[in-house]
Amino acid sequence: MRSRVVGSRGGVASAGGSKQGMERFVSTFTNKIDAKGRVSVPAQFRAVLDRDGYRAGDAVGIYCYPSLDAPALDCGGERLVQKVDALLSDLPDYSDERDELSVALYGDSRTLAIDGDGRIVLPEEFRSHAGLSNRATFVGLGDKFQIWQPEQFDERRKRAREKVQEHRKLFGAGRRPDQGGAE
Amino acid sequence: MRSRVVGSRGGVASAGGSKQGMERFVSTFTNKIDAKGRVSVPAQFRAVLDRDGYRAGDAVGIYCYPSLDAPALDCGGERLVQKVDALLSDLPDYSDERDELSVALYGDSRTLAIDGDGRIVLPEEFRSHAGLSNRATFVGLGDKFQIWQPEQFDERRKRAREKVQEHRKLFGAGRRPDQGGAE
DNA sequence: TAAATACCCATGTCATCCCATAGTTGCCCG
DNA sequence: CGGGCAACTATGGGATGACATGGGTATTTA
Repeated sequence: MRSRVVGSRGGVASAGGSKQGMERFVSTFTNKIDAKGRVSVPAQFRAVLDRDGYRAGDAVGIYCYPSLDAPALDCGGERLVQKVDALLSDLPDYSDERDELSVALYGDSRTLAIDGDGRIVLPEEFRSHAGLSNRATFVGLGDKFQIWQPEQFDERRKRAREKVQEHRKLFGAGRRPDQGGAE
Repeated sequence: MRSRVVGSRGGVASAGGSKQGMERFVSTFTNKIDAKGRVSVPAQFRAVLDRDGYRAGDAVGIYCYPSLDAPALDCGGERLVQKVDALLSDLPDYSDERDELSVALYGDSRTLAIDGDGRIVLPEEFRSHAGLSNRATFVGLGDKFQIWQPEQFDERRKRAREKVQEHRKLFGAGRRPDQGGAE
């Protein structure tokens, strides 16, 4: 029974880690944004951050920046930070590309603190970039997760699904055509 | 947490493992979905998951997502997860393909926990994708299994049989002519 | 001081856990 | 050879607890 971490209400099972899916951000959840701009981070994601978390002192935080090519926010922990670093370090110093990416990935990024109840506050700039009003959809993408305006994500999901269909035909060529699945 | 081990109701044959077919998901079963959306995972499948299971700590879970090309759910354990990961890790970060596949394979998927009685709960989104109402058919497919609405699966099975027949004729007939498929 | 932010507590809903029952299968022993 | 016991599976229902959410109070910042 996953005793809540001492003192903090929203803390997730630092103890045993009994829950499933602690490795990656998986599945999607839609939560409410309240009048103060707060929104609960899904408990499953908090559990992942508990391991992967971007720590500042003793509190767990979320590394977050506006997605480069979508009206959404990219969020994650230590693993995401390292990927960003790796991406940038591959580009030559003093190149325009690098400068621009640096601005986008570092300059516009923020570290959001998770409060005792497992919630974060979304800054105004972030909300406008993602077009968020009063609900937020958290989408697990493995090493990171994204925050979307629900309706916009529905469309995105639809498109993604269609694209995947096409790709499957490429990958899958050797498979039995009537047996579904990504195996 | 959930130590229900020996003597537990849902626990699977901790005994000898004398059962056959512990490696792969085979055969089909149809179980009831109760008012809470719960359904028993067939004991034989649990036995497979007992080895292959998607584990987090001491609990066994099922990795599950809507089939890409059928009104059904793809489910499996560690083996399935690794196939998905392998598929994704071949794609470069921040590429369109990867983003789309991530959405479909991570965003739409969930890890379903198996409770002490050997049951899972099917989320609403999953039930609607597969058209499930109050019964679910579990279909073993080797490394993974699928969950279908019984009637829809019957039709699919029929079609599959017909196709197999055709293929047999093409390959020709090394087979005994009087024997139907023994499966 | 006013406003914004962080902290704390309260509550309702829903998921999870736990127990009970019934029908089956297989095994042991009479 | 047959009866009956024991283990297991599937299923139903109740109770407990986690989580999302709302609101209040302290603390900081401009």
